[in-house]
Amino acid sequence: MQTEEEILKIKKVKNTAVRTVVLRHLLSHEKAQSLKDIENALAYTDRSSIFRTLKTFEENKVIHSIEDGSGMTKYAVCAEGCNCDPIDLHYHFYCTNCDKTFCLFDIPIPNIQLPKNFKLQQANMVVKGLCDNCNR
Amino acid sequence: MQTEEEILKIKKVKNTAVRTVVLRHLLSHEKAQSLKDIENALAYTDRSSIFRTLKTFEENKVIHSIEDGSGMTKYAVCAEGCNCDPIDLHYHFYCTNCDKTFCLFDIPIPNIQLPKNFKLQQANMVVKGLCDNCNR
DNA sequence: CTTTTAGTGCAACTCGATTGCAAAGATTAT
DNA sequence: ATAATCTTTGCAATCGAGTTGCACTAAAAG
Repeated sequence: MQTEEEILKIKKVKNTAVRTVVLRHLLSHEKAQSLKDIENALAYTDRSSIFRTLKTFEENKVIHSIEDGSGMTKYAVCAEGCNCDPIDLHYHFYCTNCDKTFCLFDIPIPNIQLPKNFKLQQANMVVKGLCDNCNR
Repeated sequence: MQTEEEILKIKKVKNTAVRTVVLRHLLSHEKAQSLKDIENALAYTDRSSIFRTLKTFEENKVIHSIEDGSGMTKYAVCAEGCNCDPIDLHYHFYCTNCDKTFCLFDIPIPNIQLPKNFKLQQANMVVKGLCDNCNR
């Protein structure tokens, strides 16, 4: 497991106090986090600072964002070596009961044969249902 | 091709003026439409009425919604016989240039082997890139 | 040490989505 | 047919996630 400092160094993002705590929060949570999740957890850090930090992280491929349909974009740390290319994509699972979003790293995304002359850049694959905890 | 009246009858949704025009608009557009798209097209119909109509349609499986990451939920008429079950799902393609969303009916969604005890209810699979018109 | 550049915090604002409420329209009971 | 009830509609207001302007502070460069 890489430390916050190591990750930021590798991704060439300058380290700051806010960036460290935001990244630490993301690293210490298995599930993808929303801006609000992070804001609530980091009571003394300003929302817009967290927001801009997330944008910076995303631009520099420290994290990736997921639109899970909950109305709030969620963020998760990229796997080591991830370049956020289509090849690095994975499914996400959104639990409609507890509102949590899981990265399903182990399920491969198939090769999608797009219509003629369409160009694939990215994908947002969200599977919805009940997670193991809520499916009782 | 079914008429608006036939579709509403089959799906057991009472027919009204607003519902007819909203459904007609959706039927006559190949690409998924946002609330704003519909609002702009139907100048004399109130936004909240369209909004509630879309909710009603969705509940009764007349249409399905797509979150394509554009920030606006889009809606498209379900194919005949669709029950919005996982089996009825299809990919959507969102063009990052022209902001249009296509239903890719012809590309099958593979069977996704979820982790143990997870229950699949629905999915939102959006592939992003450039459509044939913008990819020049 | 001074100048320049980047990051932060606060407040305000944008815009899609949603709701309360009253009027209009449709349905059911009398 | 009329009254009572339920549904739909239009308007205005509100909500909330996301975003931006601006001044202040901290860090980097000269």
